[in-house]
Amino acid sequence: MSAENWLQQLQDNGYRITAARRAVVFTVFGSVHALTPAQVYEIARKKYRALGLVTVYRTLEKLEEQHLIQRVHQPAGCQAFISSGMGHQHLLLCEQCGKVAFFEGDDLDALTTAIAQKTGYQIHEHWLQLFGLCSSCK
Amino acid sequence: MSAENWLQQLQDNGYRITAARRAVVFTVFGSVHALTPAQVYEIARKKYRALGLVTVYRTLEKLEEQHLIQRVHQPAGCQAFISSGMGHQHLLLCEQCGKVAFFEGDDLDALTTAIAQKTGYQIHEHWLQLFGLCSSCK
DNA sequence: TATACTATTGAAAATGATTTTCAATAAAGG
DNA sequence: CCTTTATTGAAAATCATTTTCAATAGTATA
Repeated sequence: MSAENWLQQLQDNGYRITAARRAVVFTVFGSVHALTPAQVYEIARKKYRALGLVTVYRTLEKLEEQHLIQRVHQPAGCQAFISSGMGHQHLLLCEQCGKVAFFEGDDLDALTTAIAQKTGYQIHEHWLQLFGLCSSCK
Repeated sequence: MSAENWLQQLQDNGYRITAARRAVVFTVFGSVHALTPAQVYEIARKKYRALGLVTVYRTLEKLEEQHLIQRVHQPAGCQAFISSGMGHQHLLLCEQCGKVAFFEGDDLDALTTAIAQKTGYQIHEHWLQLFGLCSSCK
């Protein structure tokens, strides 16, 4: 998966490729940090000066719809986004520098079926996020 | 733990017990659903007509600070709160009716230490939320 | 119980993030 | 190259949340 692939996927789904979208896509794709719309705007504008904040919102919306990015939930707020990575993965956030790492947590299947049994709920989806310090910050 | 205990805990921490806080506390304490500030306002005002929305925000802030309630993160938004229940527990939300169930997930300790080893992160906290349908909705 | 101190209150105004509106522009297919 | 129509940025509108402020009401103390 590359940034160009993201643009291609947008186009395949009937959206057009524009300079503004290119700037946003390249900004979010390349980031190891979860970025807020305002941060994306600030960074992406270095690539494409005429960019408007509104377009950032609109592009993030489409990328989320395509599951190319995902929202990151944090104690400080839930407006930040990060590239989705491959397949189903969970997030690990550094509380100091904000760096995001992915990990696979298929081990959860056992847990979710146990919980389903115990509670009578039919479980569709799960969110797992870990918080801590990355190797450079600790 | 009862609603009166919550009020007592607020008082023990230097806050005063007022009719407005009483209405908010009884509303949130008794709910099986995660409630937004606006929803708390609407319900609590049936108990105390003069209540202001601002006071709801301020009271929720204090209850969260005392770890009596916790914020619930959902795809639709992250402004809803629910009683914390006892000890460290995880959330299970019904996508249909919004009912929240708690469950214990101490089994995660094994997972977090494994992830810590693999990634080099020092893990402090984790959030786990499951989504699905409760027994009555499925 | 009365008093004094000060936290708390609700209303209104202010803020900040996000969304909508709209006319001008530019992408993509023919 | 044209035509169609999605996309754009700016400005205005909206919505949730926070701040300000003078009036009120808890609580400790006498």
